[in-house]
Amino acid sequence: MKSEEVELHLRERLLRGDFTPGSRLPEVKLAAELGTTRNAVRSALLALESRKLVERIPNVGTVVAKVDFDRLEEIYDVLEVLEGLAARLAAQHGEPRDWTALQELFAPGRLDDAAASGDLETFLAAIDTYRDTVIRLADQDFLAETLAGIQDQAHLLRRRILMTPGRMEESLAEHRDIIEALVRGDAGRAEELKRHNMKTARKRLRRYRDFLV
Amino acid sequence: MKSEEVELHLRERLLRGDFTPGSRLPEVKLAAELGTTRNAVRSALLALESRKLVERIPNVGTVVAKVDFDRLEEIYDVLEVLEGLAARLAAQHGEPRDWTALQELFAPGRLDDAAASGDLETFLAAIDTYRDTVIRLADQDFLAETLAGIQDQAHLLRRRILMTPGRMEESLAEHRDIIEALVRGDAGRAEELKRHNMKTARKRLRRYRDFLV
DNA sequence: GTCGCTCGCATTGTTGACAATCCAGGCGAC
DNA sequence: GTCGCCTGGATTGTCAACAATGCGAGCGAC
Repeated sequence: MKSEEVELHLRERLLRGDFTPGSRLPEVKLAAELGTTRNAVRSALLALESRKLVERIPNVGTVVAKVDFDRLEEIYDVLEVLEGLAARLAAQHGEPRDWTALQELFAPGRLDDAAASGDLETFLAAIDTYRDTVIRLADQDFLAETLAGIQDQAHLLRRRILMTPGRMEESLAEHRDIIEALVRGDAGRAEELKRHNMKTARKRLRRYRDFLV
Repeated sequence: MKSEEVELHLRERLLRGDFTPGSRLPEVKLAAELGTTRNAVRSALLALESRKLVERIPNVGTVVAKVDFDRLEEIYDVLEVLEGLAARLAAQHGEPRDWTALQELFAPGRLDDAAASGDLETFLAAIDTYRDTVIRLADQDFLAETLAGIQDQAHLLRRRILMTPGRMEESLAEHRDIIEALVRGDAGRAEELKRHNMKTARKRLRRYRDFLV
């Protein structure tokens, strides 16, 4: 197993929440588990550190990054303008027929059921499809890379936010509005609506946080 | 010399433009020059690769990243919304007295002379002071980190843009407007003006690019 | 002349052993 | 009992030698 594979594997598990935040990730143990060398694990952990998914303490070890709510609110501020930018660019670059698949996916029916029954995975997959479509049509590699790096850090909390009562319905309605603006090619409106969507997500985050305290 | 020192040292020289883009950076040679080991240089280069300041080709070597104008235009799109966000937050969080130093620095006189005589270093230092002040008052660590990473990649071209005829005068006028809005605490206007400033910079970039071809 | 082959050099990649560091637990002085 | 010291184990950090890789020079066939 090469270093990049190890990184991908660990990233996958970290994003899925397989490791509890704060738990340790010893290089030798991971190397044994994955049937690879300590060096491969080591450089993978170094890469994951720069993505802020783990924290490395010199001469002590690597631990899974803890969620820092203050930092997460800041992340959502940044995400708001960047996802808004992506929506604007996608509205400018996309043709109406580019959106048909997304329109069908968000048409009344299946996602309403998912929202009603709390089917998180189906809902998440739909949002991911929205994101992929928008970022592809925005056609800006740098923005895509930047967003990907940031979204990783917010991923764990994204699930929690969606699980708060009523959030899926709210998000669904917001995304339908956004998609409608995107199809019309109304770039300004699409950006505005996406930013609104991120703002409501941020509010949910804050509510969830207060709930925890 | 530790790995982080090597990274800082190389980053400094890369941003200053000491290495011509595309030139090679052999690990052994650098290690000898800096009086350190190959490993230190190696991990420094790995870190610089993730910042996109150098490019590493497997089994061949490390080369100084070339300027990719398409990518730079994308970077400016992202910078536009992020610097705009920073200006908005700074306007919200800052008190009038927080801005006095910046106001004095940008008062008529010294910077006009610098712009007229083409004194790039003085002008750059003033812009950096603007940035530092805004990012400090915005008081968002995550935004600061994100911006720092991105600005590194645009740093080399920033000088070239400022050297285009009339750009310093233009930029100076724009920054005076921005600062005026910041002092007033007019967050919306400050964001708008900063975004406008980035747009004109982007236009200069495009003109400079066309000039090269 | 040019195409293709081979060989050697320069460079990066990997490995395993060893050094440095930190932390926890125990032990003794008081 | 508690404070301070010390030692053992676990973990990361560093190093030097060796392996793998890619590139270009040189050579020969045609």
